Order: sequence, then structure tokens, then C-alpha cells
Amino acid sequence: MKRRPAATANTVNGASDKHQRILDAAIEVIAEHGFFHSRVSEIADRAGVADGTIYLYFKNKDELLMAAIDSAFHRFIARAKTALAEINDPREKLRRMAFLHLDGLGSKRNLAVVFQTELRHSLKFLGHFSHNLLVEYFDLIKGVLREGQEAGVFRADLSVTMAAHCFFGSLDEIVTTWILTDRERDREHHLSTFTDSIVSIVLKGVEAEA
Amino acid sequence: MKRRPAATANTVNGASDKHQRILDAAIEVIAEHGFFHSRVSEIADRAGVADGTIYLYFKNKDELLMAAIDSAFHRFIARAKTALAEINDPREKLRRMAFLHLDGLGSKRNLAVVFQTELRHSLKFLGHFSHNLLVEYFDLIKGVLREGQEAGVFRADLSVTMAAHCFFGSLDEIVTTWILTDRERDREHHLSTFTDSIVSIVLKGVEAEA
Amino acid sequence: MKRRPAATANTVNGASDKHQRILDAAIEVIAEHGFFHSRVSEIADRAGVADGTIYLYFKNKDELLMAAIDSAFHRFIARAKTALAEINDPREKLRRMAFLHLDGLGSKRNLAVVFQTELRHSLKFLGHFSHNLLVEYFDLIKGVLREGQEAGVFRADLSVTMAAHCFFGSLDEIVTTWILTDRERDREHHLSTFTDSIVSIVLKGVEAEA
Amino acid sequence: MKRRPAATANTVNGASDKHQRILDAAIEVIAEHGFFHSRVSEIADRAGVADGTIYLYFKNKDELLMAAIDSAFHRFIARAKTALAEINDPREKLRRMAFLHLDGLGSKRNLAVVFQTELRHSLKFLGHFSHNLLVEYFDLIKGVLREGQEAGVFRADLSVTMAAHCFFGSLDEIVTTWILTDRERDREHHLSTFTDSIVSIVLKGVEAEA
DNA sequence: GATGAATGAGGCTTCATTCAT
DNA sequence: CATGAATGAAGCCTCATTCAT
Repeated sequence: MKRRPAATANTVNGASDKHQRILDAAIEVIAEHGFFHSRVSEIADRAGVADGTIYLYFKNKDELLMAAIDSAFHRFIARAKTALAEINDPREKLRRMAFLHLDGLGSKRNLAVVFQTELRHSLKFLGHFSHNLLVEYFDLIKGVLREGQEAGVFRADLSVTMAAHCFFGSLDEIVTTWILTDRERDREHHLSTFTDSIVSIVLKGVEAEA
Repeated sequence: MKRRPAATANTVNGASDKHQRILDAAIEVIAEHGFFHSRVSEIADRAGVADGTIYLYFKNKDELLMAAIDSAFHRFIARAKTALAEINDPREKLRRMAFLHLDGLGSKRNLAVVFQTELRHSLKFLGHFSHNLLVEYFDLIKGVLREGQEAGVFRADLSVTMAAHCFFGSLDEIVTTWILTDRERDREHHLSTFTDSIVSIVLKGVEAEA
Repeated sequence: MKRRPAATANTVNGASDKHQRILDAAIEVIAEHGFFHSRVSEIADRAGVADGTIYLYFKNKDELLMAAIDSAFHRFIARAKTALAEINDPREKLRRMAFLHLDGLGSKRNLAVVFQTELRHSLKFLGHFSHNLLVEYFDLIKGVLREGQEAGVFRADLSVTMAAHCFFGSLDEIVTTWILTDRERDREHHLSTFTDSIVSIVLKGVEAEA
Repeated sequence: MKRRPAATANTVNGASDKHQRILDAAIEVIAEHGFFHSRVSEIADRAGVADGTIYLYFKNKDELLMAAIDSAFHRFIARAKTALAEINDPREKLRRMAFLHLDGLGSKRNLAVVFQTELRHSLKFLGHFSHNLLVEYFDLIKGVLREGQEAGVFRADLSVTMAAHCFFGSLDEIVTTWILTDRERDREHHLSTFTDSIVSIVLKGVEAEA
């Protein structure tokens, strides 16, 4: 493609992957100003490239912002998948997912802000790529729940889908609240601290009677 | 001297409450286009007033949109409060709140769209009124949970705040998924249908051992 | 149409017809800079309106420029039609048309510049309205030629269309040359001065043998 | 030190005359998009060279486009000159010029489009080289007309300049109309078909009485 | 109170041109 | 000589807001 360098061109020699630098800058700017108040020129600035360079890598502003969110989401999910592969006990898997969710977002506030305030936006108003990723994440959760049911450790009488909503919704809600908390000090409570409280409730909700 | 008409001026002679008509139009338009893509002129159109008239009732676009969301949120909460007053059993209260939440949003799709896609936005980027309302809603939930703990029907070992997050988060998540579902047919499942599934999980999660 | 004042709104009370003022300014600017180097902001300036006002009257830059050319062309043709109505002799009609063509453009250099340098452009690359007007002008010429053939004063053996091309082409060529002549003095020869020379040739070319 | 390769450098070993390939590509692109909408990168594409290479052969975009038009115009005139040298009768010369004009453009539609829609533009807004070529073409015509007057076969009472305008203008007008005609079928009438009709009129207009 | 024509600041995007390789 | 990724200036257009009627 003339006038469009391959997205992965410089990835190998790690040197100056503008593509990635632009994506990172975009996440930063979106976190600060929100989707629709993010200016292309500011993203270019932070990525250390000229305004026009953005358009060598992305068709337009919306595609850039979408790509930034998608890309971050993608890496978020990939990490979860890898981590789960090493665990067997469904209850432990669930606990681990909760921890990864809270820790992953808790350690990257910008990313968390974007996920909690802009992701739904992009789902409703922009594109469909993110939607597939969300489905993938849900499938991951549902898979664990199903395993648990088959292993007899999770209640067989409840809808896996509903349980997944409860699990994800609870985590999501905690993160949102954390994001909206302005007080620096409160944030230091490291989001992942809440893992046990949440898991304690949801797990008991889904566990089969002893 | 331009004066801003009292918000309730025409409410009495129900005839032409432009204030409310503008707020309703705003919710509609936000639901369709999102917060930052909503044009003042379109809101004016739908409310059947001139562009300039908007500014007799609201200071600027952001205040109008905030007011629209706040007003809708306010009515949403007021209904919940009223309904709860008639119930005693904490478990029944929780079940009732879940139903009201799902039914209230399930029967006004526009409102639901705004709540699920724009409310966080406004919480993070705009003002603080909605934030207070959200706190109020959470307090309502927490109040019920605390009552339950005192009555010995809810586990005493868990954080009321965390439990509230799980409860609200689960409901919120269901609504979001419903919103993002394009298929007309699926929507007909009336959101409130899911009440029992959700409550079954969360309630068991928070209930004290029999 | 909301947000679009009727094009003829103020025409009656002659006062401040912005629509026309913008069109006139556009012709001026196009004559100076050419179609694609005309800036909307400069047209707005000369018309004494804000940049945004242009867009209350025209959909976009191209539509404005096209409208300017079309409008001028339209008035040019209307004048020719009126004048011809008073004349009977086909030869005299032809002579009159030549004079009007040369005098009309010779007295409005800006208009002439636009017609000779931009009209073909707009015919090929932009829209189709001008094309219809050009056809109309040709029909006017052809009508005169046909009358002359029927009256026996013009050669019956030649294609009216070809003759019309010769007549129009000759005039058009003279105007173009005049336009491209930079020397002020030469221009003072009043374009219409050439009427007789041209008519002498073309008329003899089309006249029936005595 | 970047050096500009001699325009004829590679012409000898006919192999890779980039200079000419760029000029040809330019004519193509201008014909399609018009002068100001032609992109350097598209011309480079079609010439099969990199964008930057253009600047090894031409100072800037305008010079390239001008050169393309000039070069094509030059070859057009050269052919006419050569052909005329073989003919003696002024009337026959005129007829021959008309044929060459119509046939030359009729067989290269792209070239014709550029001549009819962009040449005036470049004359008015760009440079002066083409202007000299146009003068040369006119001198060619005027020379023939003067010969004819001296030989007593053309009217002595008319301005050679005016007659030249009529001759050129008539041909030019036919070509323009042909260009603007979209219908493939009509074009197949081979522009040169019109030679006799045109010559019949103009020649009679300029011929001396028998 | 109500109107809606007018305003003009601000941002996305294009594309001619450069220069390190 | 040739490349093509990168640059950054420049301009069209939108739309929140004002104010004369």
C-alpha cells in the first residue's frame, strides 16, 4: 500500500514503531479529554510525529481512536487468556480473572478511564471490532463457569450467561467507582485489593451447596 | 434584561411546559447521537422551539444535556424510593429494586441508552450533580443491605459497599448488554424478565447461611 | 427550510440581498484567482459577511462557485433573448447577437475572465446546470440561423449546428484573446469594436448567394 | 548536489525515458482530474516512479503540469507545420489545417480534454510558454491567410487577424463540444468528419468573389 | 418571552515537497 | 539517480451562541 507503511514494519527492530507510539498517545489523550474532545494534533504531539503522519497509519480520527481502544482491549484479553491456561480449579480461575481484571486496570489508570468511560460509547456509536472482543472476554468467563458446572463446583441451576453478567458487572462497577474517585489517596488502595471481597460474594452466589 | 423563566413556571397550567419539552427532546437526541454529537438545533427542532429559546432556559449546551440526564435520573430514583417504602423484608426489597431497575430502563429504551452510554461520561467529564444522584442510589441499596445484615438475613462478614457494587454492577451490566443488542426480537424479552436470574445469584451471594 | 433563508427573501426590498452579494463577490474572486484557488473566506470578506454565512446560502464551496457562474450566465442569456425579440431581419439578429456578446463581456471584464477561463472547467468537471444554459444559448443562435434559411437569406446547404459553432466559436475566440491581453491600452479598443469584422466573415460564410 | 538530469538523457537508449513517461502520465491525469485536482503522487504512480523522482525532473508541480501541456502543444504544432510545407494552394492549406486540428485532437481524447479545458487556464493563471506556442499557431494560420490574400483567392478587405480568430475559434468550438459530449456513440463520428462543414463556411466567408 | 439569521472560532484532513537512506 | 516516509501549512466547514426584531 503506497502511502501507508505496514503497521508492523518497525516492530521487529523495536526502534521507532510510530504505529504503536500513536496508539499509546491516543489512549493517553482519550483518557484525559474523552473520545470526542481528543484532538488529532494533540495525539500527534504526544507521539512525537507530525499531524499528517497520523494519516499515514490511520484513515481518519475515528479509526485511530477505535484502533487505540481495540488494541488496548486486545492486549488486555490476551493476558487474561495466557494466565488462565496455567490454572485448573474453576474457582481459582474465577478468582484469578477477577484479580487480573482489577490489577490490569488498576495499574494503568489511563487505560481504565478509557475502558470505563469510552468503551460503551464506541460500542454503541462507532464500530464493531470492540464488540467482538467483548464477546470474546465474555466467552472466556462463560467457559470457566461452564467448567465449574461440569465439575460440580458451581450451581447447575443457573444461566451461565447471567452469572457471567454478574461477575463482569461487579468487577466493572468497582473499576468505574475507582475511576470516578478523584481523591489520590483512595486510589492508592490498589484496585486489586478488592478482589477477595468481590469474589467472596459472586463465588458464593454461584457455588453449588457444599 | 433577559430573565430565565422559572423551571416550573408553566408546569401548573400543564399547557406548554417548554422546559420539560426541551429536556425530553434532549434525552431523545442524546440517545440517538450521543452526547457530543447532539446538536442544539436538533433538540430545539424536536422540542418545537427556536434555537435561541433553548438559551432562555439553559445557560449553554452542556448545562442542558447535564440537566436532561439529571432530571431523568432523578425521576428514576424517586420512583425506586417510593416503591421501597411499602416493603419490609430486605430480600424482597432487593428483589423489588432489581425489578424496578430493569423494568424502568427496559420500558424506556432512549433513557436506557443515555444511562448506559453517556452517564459515565458525564460523571467523568462534566459535572457533579449526577454524581450526587448516583451516590443517593447507592445509599438506597446500601441501606437495604444494612437492614438485611441487622435482621440477620444477609451475611455480616461482607462489606456493604462491595455488595452494593455487585448488585448494581450486575444490573447495570445486563442493561448495557440489552442496549447493545440490535436484534429487535431479543429486546422483546423484556429486560425485567432477567430479574430472578440476577437476584438468585446476588441474593445467594449475600445471604447468611440458613 | 430551517437554517437556510430563502434565496429571494430580501430581493424585493432591494436592501441587503446577501445571496446576490455573495454571488457577485464570488465572480470577482474567481476572475482573480481562478476556480480552485478561490478561498471561501475571501469571498465572504468581499461580500461583507462572515465565513459561516456562506453556508446558510450555499451547500458548499463548489455549489457556490457553480451558482455564481450559472447565475451570471443566466442573466447574460436573458439579456440576449430580450434584445432579439425586437428585431426581424435574421442577418440583423445575428449582428445584434454578436454585438451583445462582445459588449456584454467587454464591459464586465471579471465576468469575461470567468466565462473564458472557468466555464469549460465547470462544464467538464463540476455540474450540469451551466451545460443546459449553454445549450439554450446555442438554440438561440440556431433559431436565428434557421429563420434565415427559411427566409432564404442564409445558405440552405449547411448544417445549422455547424454554422452555430462557427458563429459562437469566432466570438468566443475573440473574447479569449482579449482576456489574455494584458496591455491595458489594447483593451480600450472596446471588444464590441470587433463586431463588424467578425460578422462580415461569418455572415458572408453563411449567406445565400445574391 | 542534486542535479537535474538532462531532459533528453535517456532518449537515445529509448529504454527508460522517465522524463517523457512523467509528461505523458501528467497529461492523462490532468485530463481526468483537471489541473488543480491532479495529484503529484498519482502522476508518479502512473509514470511508474516514486513521488520524489518527479522532483529530479521538474522544479515543482506547476512546472510539471505546464511542461506537460507545453510539450504536447509543441508536438501538435510541429506536425501541422510539417504537413503544410507540402501544400501550395492556400485554400487547400486551410482545409488541411482544419483536418489536422480535428484529427489530431479527435484521436487523442486526453490531449483534447486538456487543451479545451485547461489550456486557457494555464494561459491566464500560470505561465507564458504556452502563450508563445499559441501565438505561433496563430501565425501559422495568419501566414496562410496572407498568402491567400496575396494570391487573390482570399478577400483583401478583411483583417487577417480576425479571420484567423474565426478559423481557430470555429475549430476550437467544435472540439470543445465534442469533448463535453458524454455519449460514446457520438464521439465515434470522428471529429475530423466535421472538417468539410466547417471549412465550407469559413472558407466561403474569407474567399474573394469569384 | 420567542425567534432564527448571523457570527466566527476551531479542528480535521490533504497533499506538495523534502531528505535520509 | 531513486526512493517513499515524513512533514506541516492551509482551508473548508460545523455548530454553539448572540441579538435585533
